Amino acid sequence: MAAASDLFAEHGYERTSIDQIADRAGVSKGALYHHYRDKIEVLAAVYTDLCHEVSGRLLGVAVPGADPVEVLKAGCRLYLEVCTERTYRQIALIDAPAALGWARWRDIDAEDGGFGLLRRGLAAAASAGALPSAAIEERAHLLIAALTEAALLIARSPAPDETRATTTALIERQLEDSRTPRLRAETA
Amino acid sequence: MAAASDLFAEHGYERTSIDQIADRAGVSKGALYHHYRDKIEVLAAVYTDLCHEVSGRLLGVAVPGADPVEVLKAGCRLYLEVCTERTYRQIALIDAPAALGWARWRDIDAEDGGFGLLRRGLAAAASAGALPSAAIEERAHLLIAALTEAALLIARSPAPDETRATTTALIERQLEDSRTPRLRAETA
DNA sequence: GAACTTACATACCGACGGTCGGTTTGTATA
DNA sequence: TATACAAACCGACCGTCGGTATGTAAGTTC
Repeated sequence: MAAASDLFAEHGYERTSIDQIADRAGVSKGALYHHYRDKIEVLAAVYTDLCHEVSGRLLGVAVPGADPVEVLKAGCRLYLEVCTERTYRQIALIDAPAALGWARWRDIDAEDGGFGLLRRGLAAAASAGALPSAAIEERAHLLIAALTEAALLIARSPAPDETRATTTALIERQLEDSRTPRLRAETA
Repeated sequence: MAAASDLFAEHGYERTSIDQIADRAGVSKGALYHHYRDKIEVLAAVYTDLCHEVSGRLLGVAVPGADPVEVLKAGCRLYLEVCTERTYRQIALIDAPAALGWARWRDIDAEDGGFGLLRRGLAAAASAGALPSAAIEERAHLLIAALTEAALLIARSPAPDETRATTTALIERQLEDSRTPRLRAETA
C-alpha cells in the first residue's frame, strides 16, 4: 500500500505498473494479486486510506458549539490546503475519478472522506437552522465540485496564493449567501 | 473521426482500441497513425469537434439586448441538457478530463467549447454592470465545475428530472446572488 | 498425518499502443 | 508521356503490461 501510494503519487496511476509496485514493496506479483483482485482495487484501497487520513485532519476544525457555517468555511479552507498536497492531488483528485469512475469515486469519498464530512456539516447547519434543509445532497455535490476545481486551478496557477485567496472568498461567499435569512429579532 | 466518436461514446476511450477505430473507419492502422500522432490526439480531435458543435447550439440562447444574467441562466439550463446526452457525457465529461488531463481539457473547452462561452458571458455581464468584474476567470471555473457535477449527478440519479430541477435552481440562485447590488434608484 | 487453506513465487498469455519498411496514389514539371 | 517527389496508406512486428495458471512451502484442522 505504501509502495503503491508513493508510486501513484509520483508517476500517476496509469504510468505505474503492477510490477513496479510489487518490486518496490519487495514482494512478487503473485503475492500482490493474492491480496488485491486487480490493479484498480489497489488504487481503491490506497484512495480509501487517503480519505480516512484526510477525514481525521478535517475533523480537527469541528469546534462544537461554534456557528456551523463558520465550521464549514474553516473546513473548506483546510480542505483546499490538503488538495494542494501532491499526493492528495494526484491520487484523490486526478487518478481516482479517472480510474474508479465518478460514481465510485464520490461514493468512497462520501463514505470515508471529506465529502462525507461536508454532507454531515451541511446537515448539521441545516438542523441548526443556519442553512436551508432542502437539497442538502445536491448542495454538497456542487460544493465539493467547486472545491475540487479550485484546488486544480490553484495547482496550475502562476500565483497560487492569490488564486487560493480569490476562490476561497468566492466559495465562502456562496456559503454565506445560502444562509437561511434570520428573523430580525434573532440578528444580534 | 465519426468512427472514433461513435466507439468512444459507446464503450469509452480506454476500452476502445486503435484497431477497432481503424476497422470501423475502413482504413488501416497505418493510415490512422498517418493522420494522428497517437491515440490521445484522436480523442483530442473528437473532443474539440464536440466542443464546437455544442458551442454552436449554446450560441442560440444568446439574445442580444436581454439581461445578461438571464442569458447566462438560459445557457446553463441548455448546457445541462446537453450534458445528459450520452455522447457528450461520455466523451466530454468522463473520458476527456481523464485522458487529456484536467488542464488540457479545460483549455480546449475554453477555446472551443461551452467554457469559453461561459467566460465571455460572465465578462459581458460584468461589463454591463450586472455582475462583479472581479475574479471572472475563477467564477467561470467554479460555475463550470458545478455544472459538470450536476450533469453527472443527474445522470446517476434515480429521479433525473427532479435532480435536474433541484441543481438548476441552486445554480441559478448562485448566479442571482452574485449580482452586483443595484442602487435603489436603478431598481425599477 | 492426511486433507485443506493461506500465502506467496514464477512462468506465461493475450491485448494493445505504437513503429517501421515498403507500396500505392496524386501531382507538379519538363 | 516520363520523371521526381510527396502524401496517403498498408500490415507485420515489437515491447509493455494487466492478468492468469501452475507450483510450492508453511500452517491449521480433524
